[in-house]
Amino acid sequence: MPERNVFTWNAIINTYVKDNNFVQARALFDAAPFKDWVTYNTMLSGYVNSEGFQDEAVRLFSEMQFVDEVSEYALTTMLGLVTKLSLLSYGRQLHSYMLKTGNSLNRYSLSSLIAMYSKCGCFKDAWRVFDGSDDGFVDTVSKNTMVAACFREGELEMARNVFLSRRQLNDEVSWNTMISGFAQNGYEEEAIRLFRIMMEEGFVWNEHSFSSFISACSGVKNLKLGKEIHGWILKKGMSLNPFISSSFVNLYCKCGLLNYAHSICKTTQKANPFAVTPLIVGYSETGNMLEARRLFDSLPDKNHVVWTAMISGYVKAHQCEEAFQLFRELMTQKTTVPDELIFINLLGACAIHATFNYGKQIHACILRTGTAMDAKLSNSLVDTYSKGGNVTYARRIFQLAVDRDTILYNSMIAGYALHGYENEAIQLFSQMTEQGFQPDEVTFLALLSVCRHRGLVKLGEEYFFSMTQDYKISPGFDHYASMIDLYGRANQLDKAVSLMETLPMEPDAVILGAFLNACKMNRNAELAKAAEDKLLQIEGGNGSRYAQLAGIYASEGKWNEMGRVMKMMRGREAKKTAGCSWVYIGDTVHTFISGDRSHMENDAIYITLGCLIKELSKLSATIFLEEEFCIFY
DNA sequence: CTAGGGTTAG
Repeated sequence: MPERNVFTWNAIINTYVKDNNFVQARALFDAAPFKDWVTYNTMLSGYVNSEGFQDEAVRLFSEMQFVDEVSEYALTTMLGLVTKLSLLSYGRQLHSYMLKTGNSLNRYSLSSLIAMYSKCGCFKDAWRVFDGSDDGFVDTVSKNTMVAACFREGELEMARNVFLSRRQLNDEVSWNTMISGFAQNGYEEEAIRLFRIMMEEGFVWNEHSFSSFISACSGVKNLKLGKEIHGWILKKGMSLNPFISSSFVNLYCKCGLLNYAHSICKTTQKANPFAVTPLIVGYSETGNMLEARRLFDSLPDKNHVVWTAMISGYVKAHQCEEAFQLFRELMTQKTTVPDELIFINLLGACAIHATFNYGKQIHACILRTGTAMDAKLSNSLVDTYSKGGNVTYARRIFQLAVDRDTILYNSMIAGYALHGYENEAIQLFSQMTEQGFQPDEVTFLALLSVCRHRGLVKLGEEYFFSMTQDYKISPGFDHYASMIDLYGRANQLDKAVSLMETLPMEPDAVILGAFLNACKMNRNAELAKAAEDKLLQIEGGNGSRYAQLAGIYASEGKWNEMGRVMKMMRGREAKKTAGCSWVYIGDTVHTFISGDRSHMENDAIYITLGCLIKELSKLSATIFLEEEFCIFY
């Protein structure tokens, strides 16, 4: 190129920027004999829009201010950067700079500011920018940005009002924003309705419309509608679009058609984490952890969502050790930083294992990574520490929690209940209602648990009454089972019987189980026999129920009845799930089931156990008998 | 030649 000018220099720099060749772009930028603000803005936007050059962007922006007047282009570019990095205070500084230099009043600034405030979590400021601007500056883009901001905030009616005002500005993006907004906020039917109207009003569906629509179908598991649109998309030849195909994978996974989902996933040229992640979740839910792991391992680039899906899959399948192991692998990788959801899943694993040490380690990890503590995370910590046996830590977390919700109160009340801190639980419930938190069915379950273990029949009845009368919560199976258990433990079998007679529904296995237990505690084998048929009808396949029945007859000395039930158990090949105990020593878990002889230190353990049983038998003959009965099983 | 909005997964 014999003749060069500022335009040609800018063009060649831009070409290298677009090719992500920042070494060459920067060399040309430094060497350029002519520079105008386009040169700077080209370089700046290149830095902003690529990973890893954001420090350079800030440095260049600072330099630019001394070279020439900063243009509106540079300001909107920088707003995009602070939005991506969620740097609200920088965003505010840019906003005031724009106001001072008269750069805040153009279409680009308007939409960038709305997006920045919305994505940085300041919906009110986003609205102020939009609402306070002159009508002349509001264009389609800033209107659409505002609609999206409303959905992000969960303000659905506000979104609709903005959408309906100045309707002539609406375009395809406006419609797609509405469809995805409703779909994401749990109004799938509305999203599906709008999808249809969009076409009727003459707008053309594109990949955005399809993705959101398929996502809405997945949300309500509407397989029929999903298949209809699938056929349509196959005909249109759009099925290989990565957004669309991964949405279909998700749809079929949610509807339980894993084979179908898997075959679609295979049609994609390169592994798409957006298609693989739902499959990992799907296989995990069916307990096929090997296939889930195989898919996970097949992904070359794993982001934090994939890691979370795999870890949560292990936790759901109760393979907690694998979850911890995978987390250790994650931490050795420097690329992915664990987020709140990963921690919540891991804490769930700790709660399942009832392990205090792991819980403490995860907690420390949360603090080290500077993860923000919200109600959900506090809740997981309270639950983990309670179940791990340390209610003091649980309480500390609860007291330090700034934003609380009903669920957090529920966990703390349940934690107190678990550890026999009945007064604290009761007191916390009063505090909860005084602070204006609405108790739910779980709250009352925890409260009834308190009453059951303390034998507080009167208070339990009060809660049960208050739940229906004051809070309009209709009791579920678990609430009735709790009440029956409460009466049973308090030796008021007559009340349990009359509650059984007035149940508004057919009792389930849990209620019948509680009733049988009440019969056992009150040594009433006749009533138990009456409930036996019903229970075995519902849960004939559950071996532990036969064992429970046998136990009742045995405790009454009715050995014939016991033998009869045991025979039924064998005849139906019903297996009793073995209950187990475990203890962490160092990094190793030692698990025991009843009559277990497999442990390496078997002899020492049984000698100690024998000594303990001897000591116990001195204390009480009853305990000894029941202990022997357990070993017999 | 440079700047703004909407899509998929835990």
